[in-house]
Amino acid sequence: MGTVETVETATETESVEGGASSPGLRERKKRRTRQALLRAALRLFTERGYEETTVDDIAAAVGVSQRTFFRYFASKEEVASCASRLAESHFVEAVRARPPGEAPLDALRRALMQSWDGIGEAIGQLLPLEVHLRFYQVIESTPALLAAHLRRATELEEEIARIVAAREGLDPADPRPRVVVAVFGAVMRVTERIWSANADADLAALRALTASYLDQLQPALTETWRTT
Amino acid sequence: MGTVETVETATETESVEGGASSPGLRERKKRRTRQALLRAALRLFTERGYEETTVDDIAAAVGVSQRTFFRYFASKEEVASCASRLAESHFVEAVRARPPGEAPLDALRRALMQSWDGIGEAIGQLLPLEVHLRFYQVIESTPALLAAHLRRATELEEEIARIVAAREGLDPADPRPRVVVAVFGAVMRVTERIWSANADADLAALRALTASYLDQLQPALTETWRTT
DNA sequence: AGATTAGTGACAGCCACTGACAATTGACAA
DNA sequence: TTGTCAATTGTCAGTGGCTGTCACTAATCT
Repeated sequence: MGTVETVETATETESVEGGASSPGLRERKKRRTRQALLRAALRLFTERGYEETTVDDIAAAVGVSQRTFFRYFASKEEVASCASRLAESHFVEAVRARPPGEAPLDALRRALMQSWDGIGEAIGQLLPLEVHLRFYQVIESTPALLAAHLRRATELEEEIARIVAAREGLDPADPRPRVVVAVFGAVMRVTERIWSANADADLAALRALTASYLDQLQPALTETWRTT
Repeated sequence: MGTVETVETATETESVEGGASSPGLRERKKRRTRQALLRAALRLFTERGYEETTVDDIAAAVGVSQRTFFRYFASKEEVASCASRLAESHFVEAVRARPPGEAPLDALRRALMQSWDGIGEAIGQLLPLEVHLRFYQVIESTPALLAAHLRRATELEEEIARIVAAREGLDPADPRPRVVVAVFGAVMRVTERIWSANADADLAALRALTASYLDQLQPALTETWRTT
């Protein structure tokens, strides 16, 4: 459960890049159904709201039974967090790929920016990037989705803290990696919230906002910012 | 089915609130029922687990109908977060009471420690402090409860960020209060998690752990903690 | 006391989710 | 082409959280 949830169930040895060996009609159908469910769900969630959309609505929009929906997604919440999960796993990989020389906070920052470089391509496979970005507004304004989002965020932090600890050759019990990662995550969540509350919630705005908040980190903690 | 938590077992303490007349039989009964539901719920949650306990179980343990349970608590989740909410509101009040001269991080830290000073008294009205503290292990190990807990934590952060901004006479748009509070909250959540994973999860241990992690904050962010 | 009001239980119903079973359909070999 | 096997699906029934309604009873008010 630590990594991306690839839809591939059976590991076909044929999947080398060669001549696009037909995935098989069955697999193709499954992929189409899954994608149709995902897209219909996100469309309905953004149009009518998460709570106002029933699983039956989603299934009906695709023309399958409710039971089939639950064979593709473990829960209504999962279909809503599908794209976010993908983005998060890309961030984790980017952290893993950072050279070991960097200071932890620098590495996290660069990994984040870097993961956003390729996010359009990665998410684009699933759904339009614009839809994904706008969906963060739904997440932030829907208690159930926000709660799930925050829980995933802490799981992410745990994983990344382990990576940082390994990078720095520290004892797993050392608190410092967890602290740094938690602080970084805290800033991310603040920016995410501010950003999603804004009207123009595009990637460039998120980038700029996050950069400026990360810059504020040191001064906000050390200085005694007296008013006027 | 175990012990039936009779509603009449409570030791009635006369409220010192001025103004209105005696609590009244009706009010007293309501209060006792609510407390009985709360205690039965927490007992069952810690014994069997949150997911394994149905609302019917809780209602049956107190001898009321399921419908009555939902007249006292909006959801199964609310009864589980009842004590935490109380503790959190005490923390907020402690922050409000800090003298305006202190640096924000200092004020938050002192407010936290101070709110823990009086927490036994405050929570004790509802249930034994020990039960409350042990329940954090249930929260941390139950996805649904953890998610709800984290969402409340962010709401708390918003409120406290507003207080800090007002304290410092800053523009509500200034990002620094939010950053400081988010960082403080991040450390709190890390310590909470580590603490609850430990066997001796008492108040003194939480105090010590939090203090030590807050001390780690500056060095963890500034130094390039190269391995030994 | 009688009238009013509030708390309660019983019942019906919605929605997320799951297990079981049968019908369908693609995959593959003969 | 056809028959067999396994995967996919729909239907049905059931559980649990949660809500609306309604009648009944007990507490408060006049």
